[in-house]
Amino acid sequence: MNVLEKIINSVNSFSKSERKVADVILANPQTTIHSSIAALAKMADVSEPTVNRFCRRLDTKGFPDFKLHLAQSLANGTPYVNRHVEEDDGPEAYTAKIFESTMAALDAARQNVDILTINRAVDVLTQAKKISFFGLGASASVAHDAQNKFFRFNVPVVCFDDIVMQRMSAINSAEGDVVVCISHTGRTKNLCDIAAIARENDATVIGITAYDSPLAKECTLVLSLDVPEDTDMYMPMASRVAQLVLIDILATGFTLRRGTKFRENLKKVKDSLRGSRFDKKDFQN
Amino acid sequence: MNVLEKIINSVNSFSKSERKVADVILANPQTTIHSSIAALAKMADVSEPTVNRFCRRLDTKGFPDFKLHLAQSLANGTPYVNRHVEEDDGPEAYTAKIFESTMAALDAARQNVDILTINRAVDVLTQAKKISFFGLGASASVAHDAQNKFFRFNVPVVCFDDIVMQRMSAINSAEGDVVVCISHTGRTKNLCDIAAIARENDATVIGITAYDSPLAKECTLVLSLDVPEDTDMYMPMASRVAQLVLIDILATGFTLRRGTKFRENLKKVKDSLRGSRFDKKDFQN
DNA sequence: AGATAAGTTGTAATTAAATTACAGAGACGC
DNA sequence: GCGTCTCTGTAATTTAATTACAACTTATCT
Repeated sequence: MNVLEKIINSVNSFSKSERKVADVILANPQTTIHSSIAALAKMADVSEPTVNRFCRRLDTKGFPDFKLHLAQSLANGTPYVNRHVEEDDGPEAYTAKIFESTMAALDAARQNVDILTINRAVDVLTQAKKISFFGLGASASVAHDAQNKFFRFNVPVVCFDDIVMQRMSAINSAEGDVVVCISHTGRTKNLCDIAAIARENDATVIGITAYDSPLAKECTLVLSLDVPEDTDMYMPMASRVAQLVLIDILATGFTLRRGTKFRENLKKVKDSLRGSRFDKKDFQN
Repeated sequence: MNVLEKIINSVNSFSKSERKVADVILANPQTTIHSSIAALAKMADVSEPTVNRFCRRLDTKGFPDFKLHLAQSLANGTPYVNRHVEEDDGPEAYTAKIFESTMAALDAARQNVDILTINRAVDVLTQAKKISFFGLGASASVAHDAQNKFFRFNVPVVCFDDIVMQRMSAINSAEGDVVVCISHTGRTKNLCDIAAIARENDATVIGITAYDSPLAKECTLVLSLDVPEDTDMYMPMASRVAQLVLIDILATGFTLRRGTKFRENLKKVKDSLRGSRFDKKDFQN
């Protein structure tokens, strides 16, 4: 984890003076990396050893080492920390914040995701007789997107956002079928039912959901994404982007597993769209 | 210019000893940033002042300052570049690559996006009598998602992924209505038609599409996202994530514009879902 | 409420690191 | 071959960072 995020995360565990240091650093990170420990201590109105202790608390070897880490954090422009949108943010501010929070969320997801489970999920998907994607509410569009991707692979794939259709589909599933249930919270009752029904009918159930949730318990395989969500907005945002990226990963794993010849097929699918589109040349001149 | 590049570029203008220093640094940059000037001098088999002079020659204030710059160069090097998935990538490799490419794409989008247009789009949306989201193929799920978001705002919103429905809806649009057309390439003929029809019927048409595309030409307002796409995969991936984030931004702008009271409403919508879900406490123990 | 222990912070001493000043060695022109 | 200019290293100096210790604050238990 990057030092800046670390500071923000552990701001509660700091003592009063350490917090002063944290505030000064967060307010002028650029200045900090070019300051001596004495200068920073003065700015924060604390003693030099306090600054040093602060650095050590963040698992760095000391002040110079801390500066190095800070410099690296700062190197990525403004680093991707989860910044919350505020009441009086202008368009510039909220646009930047949402982009950055989303990137921060993806970064977090990348670090938490379990590669082994991904690999097993790809295994299962490549061998599936039929793939079904189920989601409700915001997750329905993720399911939709997954369908669109896997449909290109010329495998039997369905997607329902209607619980009755989902239920019927789940009941009709059989061994070799794969059901992918998508839910951020994993607490949507209807979807848990669907997962249970599918399992009872010998389908393999992959859950894209929170670890240890009721839905997770019903699944054969759980792909969990620990994503920090800005709950102030009351809308699923980052979580759903992470889900989509996960779908991309599964789809990519799928195509790689199927080999070169298969990917030529993908090109054909893409080319088939040409008729429905204006030609690039027609308007570019 | 970053220090590492600078070293490589000016390797000719170095003296014999300075060159020794450069070689050692280029060979183990990671070690360098954690070494003292004494240690580095020993590694390069030169004296400490030589190392110091070397640092000064690269326009840094001294050795510690040089390390800071070097640390930043190293941090900038790897992260979030658009790395293409290769034939023989394992799950670990392609997972990392897709996450990183997506983040790189978002970073690019963030820099290219036009804040003014976003602000105007938010303006238009807040004043809309009715909002329609139209997309086809992969963009259909983005439209779907947008509908899900704006529906929470208790404004009349529709979303169709069926061209006939889209067409009928466009023909029935009137002044004060906003139609949002989503297409990565902006070359989907049907969608261009829809945009034209909507405009003819006095609706405001917002395009989430490529700049200067046929679709863009039919729109009142164009939100373009310049996103580098990995065309080897023949699937829209990063582009669609960027579109979603843009939707998040519009939705956020919308809620901010509507004020605090309105956001309490959002909470109500979210709370209304509680009945359909398992309680958190029920399974967490 | 008072006493004790745990944790926090600052002062002063110490140590480590980096820089400067200076002198010797090597290269080059005359 | 001599003088000059540049390069490089040694030693001294300065600066910065860390440690050790003492004073103080805060919480806890009787």
